[in-house]
Amino acid sequence: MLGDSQNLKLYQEVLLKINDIIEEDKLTIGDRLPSERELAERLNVGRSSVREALRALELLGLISTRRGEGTYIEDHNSHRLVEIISFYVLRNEKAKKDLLELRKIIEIDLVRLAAERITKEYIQELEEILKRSEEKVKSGEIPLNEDYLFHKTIALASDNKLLYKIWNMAIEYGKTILEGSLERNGRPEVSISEHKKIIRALKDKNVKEAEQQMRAHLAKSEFYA
Amino acid sequence: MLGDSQNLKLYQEVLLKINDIIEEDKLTIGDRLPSERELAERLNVGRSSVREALRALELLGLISTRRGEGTYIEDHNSHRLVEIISFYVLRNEKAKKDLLELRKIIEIDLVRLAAERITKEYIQELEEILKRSEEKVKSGEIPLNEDYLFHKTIALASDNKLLYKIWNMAIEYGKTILEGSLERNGRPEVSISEHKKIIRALKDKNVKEAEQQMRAHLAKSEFYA
DNA sequence: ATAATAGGGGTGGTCAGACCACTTTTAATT
DNA sequence: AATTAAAAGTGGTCTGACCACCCCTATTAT
Repeated sequence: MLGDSQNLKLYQEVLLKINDIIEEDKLTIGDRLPSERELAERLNVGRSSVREALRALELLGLISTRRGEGTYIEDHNSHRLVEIISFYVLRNEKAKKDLLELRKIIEIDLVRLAAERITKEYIQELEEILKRSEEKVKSGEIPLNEDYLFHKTIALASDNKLLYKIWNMAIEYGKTILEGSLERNGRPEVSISEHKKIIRALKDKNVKEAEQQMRAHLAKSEFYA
Repeated sequence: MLGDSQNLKLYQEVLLKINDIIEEDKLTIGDRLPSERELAERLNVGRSSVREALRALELLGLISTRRGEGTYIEDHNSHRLVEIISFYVLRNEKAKKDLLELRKIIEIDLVRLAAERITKEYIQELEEILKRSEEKVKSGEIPLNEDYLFHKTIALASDNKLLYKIWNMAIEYGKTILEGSLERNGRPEVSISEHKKIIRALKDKNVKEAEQQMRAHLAKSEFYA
């Protein structure tokens, strides 16, 4: 496995051993890991070393630990901890700029893949989201959540979990630099019309058109400026 | 900052506090953080809590700690720890497939940006790498390192550090599933010719052409199958 | 017999202290 | 002044204590 393991700190070795345990015990998402005390005994290390390893995994969203219950394997979930990390990553203006750009690029990548792969179910979902958006606009509200869900559904429809997670990370990081400005500068009716065009292209499995419409949509978005 | 901080574990609060210290003390990449003992005292927590926070940052490559010396701020560097994480992330065949696909997509994104932004210096560098590749092929060697450097230089020329880091992560993760097969299936001379075309397009700042040539290059690569 | 409550055991969360390996700084010796 | 040794400081790991919370079992009340 690892080529050169001589210089690994103990918590790093524990990480590898925990991975082995997951494989050996055939644990999957949602399953509970052995307790800290059991892991310490099993791996012949101190409990602190186990905890250090687990903290590292926890920050990555790969596990979650609950007092009184135990430690559970997660599907690399996004969670509030991403926000903490973002302070470390986004320390200067260039990094923030890179993030906004990345987000835009990933949205295009996602919509291209979605156009190839989208299922009836996701199409239906997009249409429901669209409908709810329209209703919100009619009653004078801004469909922020629907806007987010629209993009999220496309990301999921791409059927590339890694890319989805990167998009999700970009969204979460973005929250720390765009405080309060989830608010769109474009007019909601315009966004809805653009969403319609994107859905049309996805239905038609038209990669080029989907890309084009998404580009147009994003270009009008001061969000991504 | 954080909206709702009531439910944060101590190590999470420590992470935030360390971030504050970095900002207040105006620490930058390469600077040394206060010692664990000082942090523990300064933040009024146990040293274990400090260590748990630091382990989490370390796994992300945001810091490095050295026995006898201290803890240093890193530029979110790639390092051996990425390999450990990859075992957790790449647990099934779909994840591996997603990774390979992601890598391909990112390479395209990078070359597009590079075509817009590349500097004379990077062009020169690419040309030198190309030359070294040619020399290696002439002497019967396979220019694996030059191949890697070629792609890395393009990634850097994109001038989007986040995207570069994602690419780098994809490379590192990829090492664990393509053991030994950094070896290319394509013939080296063909790759070199393709590299030439890509460099041509980059020099011309021709985004479409750069993309097209990179797609062609990647399509011929069983590496990304 | 069923429902509610209490207690016990187990889990994670945090702290303090001890001691070790290594590095850097200071002091002593040449 | 240069070299060596000792002291101080740093991270690395372990142990043990105790707390907050959760789940399960046993007991009590209805």
